[in-house]
Amino acid sequence: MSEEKSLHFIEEIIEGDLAAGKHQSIITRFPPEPNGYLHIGHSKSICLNFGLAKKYGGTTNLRFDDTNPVTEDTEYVDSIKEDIKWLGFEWSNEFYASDYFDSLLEFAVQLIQKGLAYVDDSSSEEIAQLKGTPTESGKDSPFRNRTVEENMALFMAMKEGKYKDGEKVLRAKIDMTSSNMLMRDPIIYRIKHAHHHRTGNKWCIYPMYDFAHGQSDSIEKITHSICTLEFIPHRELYNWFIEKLEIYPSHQYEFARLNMTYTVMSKRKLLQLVNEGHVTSWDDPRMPTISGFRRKGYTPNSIRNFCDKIGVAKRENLIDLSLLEFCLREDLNTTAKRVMAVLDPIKLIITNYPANTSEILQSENGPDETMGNRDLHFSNELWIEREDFMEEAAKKWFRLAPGAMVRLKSAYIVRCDSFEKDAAGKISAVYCTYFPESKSGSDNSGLSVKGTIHWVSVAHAATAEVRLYDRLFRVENPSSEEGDFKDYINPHSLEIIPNAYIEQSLLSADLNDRFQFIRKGYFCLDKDSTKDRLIFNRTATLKDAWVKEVKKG
RNA sequence: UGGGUUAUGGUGUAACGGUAGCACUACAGAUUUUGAUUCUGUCUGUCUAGGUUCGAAUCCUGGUAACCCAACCA
Repeated sequence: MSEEKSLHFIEEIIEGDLAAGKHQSIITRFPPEPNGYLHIGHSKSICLNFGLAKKYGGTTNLRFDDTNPVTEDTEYVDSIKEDIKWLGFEWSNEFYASDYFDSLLEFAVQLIQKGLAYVDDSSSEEIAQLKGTPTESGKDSPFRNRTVEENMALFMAMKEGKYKDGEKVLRAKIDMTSSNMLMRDPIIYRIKHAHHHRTGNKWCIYPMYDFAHGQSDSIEKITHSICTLEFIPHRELYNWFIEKLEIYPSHQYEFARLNMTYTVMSKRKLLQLVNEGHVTSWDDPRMPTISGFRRKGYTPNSIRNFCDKIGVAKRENLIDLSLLEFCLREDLNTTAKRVMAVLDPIKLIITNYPANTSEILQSENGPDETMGNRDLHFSNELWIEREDFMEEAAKKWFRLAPGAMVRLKSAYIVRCDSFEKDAAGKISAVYCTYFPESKSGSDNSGLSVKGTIHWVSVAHAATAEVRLYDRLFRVENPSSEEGDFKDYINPHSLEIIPNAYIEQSLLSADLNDRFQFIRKGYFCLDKDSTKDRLIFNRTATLKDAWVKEVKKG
């Protein structure tokens, strides 16, 4: 009895191709432009391309689409490689479109010789003018009928640097009346006297995306070139070049990109968030970048599972952030080490426990017994969470209140006898008696309580900064709202707690560790931490049935 | 009075002419030394109007809606 998981449309295409003997094995590629940081949407593409190759015994190339020297930089190359590796994938080859500049030039020459490309002296405004609109067809350029010899000479002169930026372009000679705007004699080479991050100053002409991507696929013998829906109109051109150049016929397939609630995904918008200071950096834990999720404490496993669950199809989608959070909690629940930390403290004083003494208690590190135990210091003065005490108990309140009993996690049951307020009327301390015979693990008190709360011994607590992150936007789909998307930024997306009390075991926390602060959420150490000042990021909250109870009234 | 793509619960995704399924969310309950986890259950769906067929989410025809295409960006 094996449960068959149905195939998505790209898997069906691949299985069909394999079954028909069209390919012996497949080759895919992940083709980022090194001009920015990868975001969660890219991880869908990464998981798809690498996942397909893995599933069908093929290989995947990492290819940087670096045909525009003015926007690209090695800084981005490095971060992209780091992010892919972190997600857990290995590429077979690391290629660059710029590796193929010589071949691409040769392809352009072939097109000219076949009378399928020409040099146009028009300005970009003139070219745009003659291009027409989606509803009106375009008109031929006055330079469209130059001879092969003239085009050859002109193109070589472009290459030699005889012209300034914008003076001339090389265009494919296709059809100015096509209903597909991309077929109206697309520009394939432009002049840019710019330094390229890999080829330096060798070139002053650079191929456009459409004259580089498909050919690069072909050179690498990519069998299935997978991209997002907005490239559908490019497919006709992609195939045209392959046909006219008579090169290896890679095929392009398109799927719907990932959109997610409470965030934005476009590079332009993410850039604005960084540049205008709404977040601190590209790897700010509120950013939907892979580096942002990493810094926030997400695991590669959770992101891969997420990408697996969202599926691959061709319709526009807006995935619930709660699905990503589910995948995260599913992973962290089994792996995160349980610890105690008090974020908003009030003091609990045990009046019948001897002062100036302490004992060491054992607490389990996690639900799995193999995770072992750790030591906890217990004494007569403890920090507990302010929200775990109520002056007048609400109905269904299981926590501390005058006369009520709770268990201190991994320690004793206590009963609240009284409390104290400061001048401002805020609770400053609660006084309890404890039941020595209720000690965790050897409880023979006969008492039973409904609530268990976390705590840290005042005399033994360490302190740390804790950063509580919430969703970056107040609305599900900021991009579809009226006005500017930035008007919908959540003003409370970050709350900083300068001095939380943490148990001592956290002093040896490592950047790779994942913790559950019991009852408070999942946390990890932030890279801003120093030896003297630890900083923890909240990765996610725990589900909280009590807040629902409160909302019900 | 252009072309292209897509329409299945609140969200995402299956069903390939034959029982509308799965996951997330929401809600209710059980268990719980985390109001977590786990377990059980409940609600909600085939864009629309016709047609073909014993039988239609699926095929046909006509509507409707959303998204994409007019960078020397990718």
